[in-house]
Amino acid sequence: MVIISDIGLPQGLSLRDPLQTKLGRDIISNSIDLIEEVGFEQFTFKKLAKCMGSNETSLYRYFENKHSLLLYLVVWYWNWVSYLIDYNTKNIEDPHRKLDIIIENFVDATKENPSVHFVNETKLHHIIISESAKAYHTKKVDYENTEGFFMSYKALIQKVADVITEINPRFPYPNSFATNLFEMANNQIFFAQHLPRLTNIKVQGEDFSEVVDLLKFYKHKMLG
Amino acid sequence: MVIISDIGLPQGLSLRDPLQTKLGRDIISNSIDLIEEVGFEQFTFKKLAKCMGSNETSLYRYFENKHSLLLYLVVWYWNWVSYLIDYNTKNIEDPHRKLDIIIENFVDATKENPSVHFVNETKLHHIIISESAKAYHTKKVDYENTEGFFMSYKALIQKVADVITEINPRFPYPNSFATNLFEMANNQIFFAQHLPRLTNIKVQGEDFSEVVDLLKFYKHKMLG
DNA sequence: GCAAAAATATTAGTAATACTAATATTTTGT
DNA sequence: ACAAAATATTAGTATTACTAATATTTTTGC
Repeated sequence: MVIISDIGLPQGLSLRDPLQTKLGRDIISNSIDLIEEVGFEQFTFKKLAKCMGSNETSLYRYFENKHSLLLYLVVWYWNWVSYLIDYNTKNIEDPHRKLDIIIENFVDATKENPSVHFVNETKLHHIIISESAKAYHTKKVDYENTEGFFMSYKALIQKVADVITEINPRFPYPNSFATNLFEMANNQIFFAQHLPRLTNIKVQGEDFSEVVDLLKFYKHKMLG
Repeated sequence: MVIISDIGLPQGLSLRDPLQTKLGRDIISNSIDLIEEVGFEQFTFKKLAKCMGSNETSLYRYFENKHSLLLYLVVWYWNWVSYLIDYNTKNIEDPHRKLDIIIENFVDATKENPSVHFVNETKLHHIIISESAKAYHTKKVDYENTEGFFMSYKALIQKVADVITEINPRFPYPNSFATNLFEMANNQIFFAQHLPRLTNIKVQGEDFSEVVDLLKFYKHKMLG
């Protein structure tokens, strides 16, 4: 069971901690609903305020702009996947088994987390698939990196890279392969849903099992 | 040597063919400069008009909005990589050698093309690396797919998938692997430049040779 | 229970963005 | 040289992305 403070979002991403107040938690919760519904481009603080019965100005006291809010959600997701991996690989010694569990959590990090009731993880997963690339493909990325906003992603990737190195200490690209597995999980789902000629996998509803098979095939070929 | 009509951009992406007029070609040329300089979020038609000595309204007669223009550039790139692959694999029989050439063109599609003088391929490549995901991660993707705007990407991927199948007719994921190689090429360069802890490769200036090595390592592991 | 402080809401604004319409001027093709 | 096409100009609108000032409500410490 996660408690909110375990999530460990970096200072500075928000102007004040949204987890500490009702309004803050409402912003997180409703922004996930609204971004998923209208897409990040059409998402505005005015619309968000309206649909949660609040005021645009109030939201600006929590986040500088919608980009910061998106990055906050993406960082939340990275932390959450990290937590799931820690939880689900606890007491497991075999690094092969560990990487299998990691792959399953990369693809299917959608089991509801009962202690963070205001985050709909399934919708957040949809946002990650469709919008997360926008969180770092900006001119601000270098500055935001110096502010530590990508530490969660780096920590997640390093954790996976360490397991890869455990499996094969001579594998030359553990971090690249870890990043690639994570990004591929999201990309292949997006392509299967929208541009299916770009993949050989099929997804139906929330059944992403073919993506798990694909990633495990990669694991087998790359690491034996 | 390419002639412009070979590029074959889909109808409907632009309101009128920018290749047929000086203004149209100026839009392509200057938008590449400006998007690369300020990033897609900060890019506007007003700024573009100003920096090319034209008028905002005139630009709207060529493209509905900046998203269409970005997609046009991305489609251009897909076509151009396809062309390079055809050109460079002509008369080569060995599918292994073909895939090596494909990988080199995925990574390093930056050799200047003398017949399309108004397109700076190096800058276009930077845009692809930083902005191309935004061209399809939108709520419009399904509609734009029905309009045929992604045919170039599908054709490129199918071409590569066919080579993969030639190498190993039993390989179960030729399209996914082709897509993954292409996306990985761009992603790993971006990460090496901005979030280097996510990769094991290094890029210096326009030398992306370590990315070529990485992709060839994948090829070797996945296809033998 | 009350005052101070913190949080939230309201109102009112600005500059920039993302367009569209109407008309005038310039360029081009024959 | 003339008609047609392309481009430019001017002038607008609605929305976005904010900020400032002030008012109201809620929380908390004593």
